[in-house]
Amino acid sequence: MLNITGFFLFLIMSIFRKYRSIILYSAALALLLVLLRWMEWQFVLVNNSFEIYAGIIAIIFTLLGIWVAMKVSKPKTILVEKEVLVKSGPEFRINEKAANELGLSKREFEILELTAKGLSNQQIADQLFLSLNTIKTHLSNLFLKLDVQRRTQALEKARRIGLIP
Amino acid sequence: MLNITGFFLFLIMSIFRKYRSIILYSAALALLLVLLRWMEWQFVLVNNSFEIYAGIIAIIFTLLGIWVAMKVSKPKTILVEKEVLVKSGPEFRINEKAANELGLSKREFEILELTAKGLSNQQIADQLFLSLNTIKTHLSNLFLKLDVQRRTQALEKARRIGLIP
DNA sequence: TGCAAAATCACCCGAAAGTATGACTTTGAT
DNA sequence: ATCAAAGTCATACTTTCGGGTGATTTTGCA
Repeated sequence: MLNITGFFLFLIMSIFRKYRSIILYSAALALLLVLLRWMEWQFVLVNNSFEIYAGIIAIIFTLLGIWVAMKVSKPKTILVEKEVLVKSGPEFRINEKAANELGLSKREFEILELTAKGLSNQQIADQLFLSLNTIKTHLSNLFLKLDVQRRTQALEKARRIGLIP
Repeated sequence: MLNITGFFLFLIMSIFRKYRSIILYSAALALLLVLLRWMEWQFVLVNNSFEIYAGIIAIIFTLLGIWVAMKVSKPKTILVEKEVLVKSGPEFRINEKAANELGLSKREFEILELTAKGLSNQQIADQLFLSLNTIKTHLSNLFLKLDVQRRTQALEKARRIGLIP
């Protein structure tokens, strides 16, 4: 018996942990609604100005929406430090040049790098806020430009010609 | 005279182009306000349900805020390149030691290397005179030992821990 | 201003990769 | 000689990739 209740407690806790932000947002929204109710009383009792009321709600919730979006889409402004290996020899910045010679676009190069980190297409899509199909398309074009058939082949070749460390 | 009017037209057009998103947003907002005015009429005339009205406004403007935030916060990742000198120091034969520590067998390591060259499972099977199933089995075991799910992930990890150059 | 390239997304289909399980043989060490 | 680990292979199933085609929107440049 205790086992079952414990299980449910655990379940609830894990659900809370998982969707904490959503739950917190809901709570904040509820709070705001209460606040609005109060404001409603104020305005209705004092003067029946609908428009001011609507405007205030609009502004507040616009800001709220912006805030939520900022919160949710955390990885927006990350500062990525990329270490570029500089051999003392005369081969600097091959990746840039090689990429230009091959005609790789920014996106293609970016996705190539994520591929090199072992991410699946779906994971790349999630990370870049893109569709899975888009990733596939970019990779297809990349494969054409690198003249390969598989992602592992692409990585090997990219490494060989200095596109990737 | 035509010159002056033309100039102003040009000016307006260029301003429009420059701040198109802002102008469009303003327009959308104005439209929404009109819509709200209409809804206000509806609700006021039909039944005086303040809360539904407020809720609708809240939802609409929350979504609007989210949308705006998404649009505005476009510049995501700032890429800072950091140059690091690399020396061809004395680091031989890490692979052997690392392989032993992980408990990789000879075959598994061999197949890992072929995978790193971008070969498909079938090509590896052909090259080693083995069955495709055998390659899959070895790779499965390798993935277990490396704690990964995909070959690209395996390659990344293997490279990271020095199994592979 | 208009055009080409880049970027985005969708749908379909087949191939490749990965998972799980079981079985048999070889090898190496005690 | 025995036993465990390594190696080999199979079957069945699911998931992921890759190729092809087409369409729309954004962007950068001439």
